[in-house]
Amino acid sequence: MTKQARQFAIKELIAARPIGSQETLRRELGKRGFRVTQATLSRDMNDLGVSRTMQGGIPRYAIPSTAGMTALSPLVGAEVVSIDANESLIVVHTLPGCANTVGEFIDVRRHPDIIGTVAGDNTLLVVPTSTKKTTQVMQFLKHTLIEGAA
Amino acid sequence: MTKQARQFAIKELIAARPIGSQETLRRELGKRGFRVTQATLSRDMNDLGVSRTMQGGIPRYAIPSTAGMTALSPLVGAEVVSIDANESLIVVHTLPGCANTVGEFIDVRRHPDIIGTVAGDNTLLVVPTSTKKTTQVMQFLKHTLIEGAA
DNA sequence: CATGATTCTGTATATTTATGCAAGACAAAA
DNA sequence: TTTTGTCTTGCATAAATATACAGAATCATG
Repeated sequence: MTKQARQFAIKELIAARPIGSQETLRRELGKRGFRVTQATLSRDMNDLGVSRTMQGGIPRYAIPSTAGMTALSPLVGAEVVSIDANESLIVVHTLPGCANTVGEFIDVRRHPDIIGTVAGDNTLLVVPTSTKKTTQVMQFLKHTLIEGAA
Repeated sequence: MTKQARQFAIKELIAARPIGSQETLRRELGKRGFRVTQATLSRDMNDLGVSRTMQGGIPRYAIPSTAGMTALSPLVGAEVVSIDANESLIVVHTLPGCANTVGEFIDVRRHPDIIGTVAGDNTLLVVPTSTKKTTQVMQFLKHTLIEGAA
């Protein structure tokens, strides 16, 4: 019984049905031959980046959409055509229809100096927290989007 | 101090910076004049449908993309996640797909110091007539969008 | 095989979050 | 005003999750 196989089973289970606690998950895994303790599952949750939410008093685990976003890094870079800026705004040109993807990619990073982004079809507007931060944010974007980094 | 205002502050806080526990959140809220117990925050998390994830041993709360889909609210305020600004622009973050609605809501007010708005999917850009008006417009938006905001 | 480094796991426990219950605040109806 | 119901909150505690530590398993290398 590999850790990898177990974590795959966890993803499958969580996606398929409403699992609300690690204890419940443990029992479900048990039926499938994976016998582990809650502690191990807690670590698995960490590894998988799984999220937990309460809604109407009912807990539920979910695989967040941002999971695996880091793997997209090289692809996103290919969609970026140019990055320019004036004092208060940064404009990212992308391939047609790709601005949205790049925008989300940036949003997910939650850079402290980026207030937000607005995506058109092939143009993305990035708003820094201050005109003074514009250059820094430019650097960050070039680094993140083009040279494909952390 | 309204419950609504507090929950807005919570959304703003967890969108803006890495909040890892309700206790941390409680202290941050305290600095802003919201004095409540952890129990209340737990209930707020439920109301807001906020999710929590662990990554690399570091916990973090987040507004999931599915939030609000289930917790339907007739109020525009419920769709607004945060309001930020730099010297010359104001950025309103909303739930996914809601920027347009909020934008129109603002447009019909025809505020004299707002040149116009541009809506993306979950981000709305508000352009004031002058950098000097930015703060005023911020006030107006907070007041208009969030009932009873601090 | 033996050794050392690394990874994985369970146990016990610390930390964090959720909730039953009762009290206070407020509004509408009597 | 009093009554009744709804809503919100704090307190105390239950429930759930994370983690320090130590032991077992795995693996590469001499």
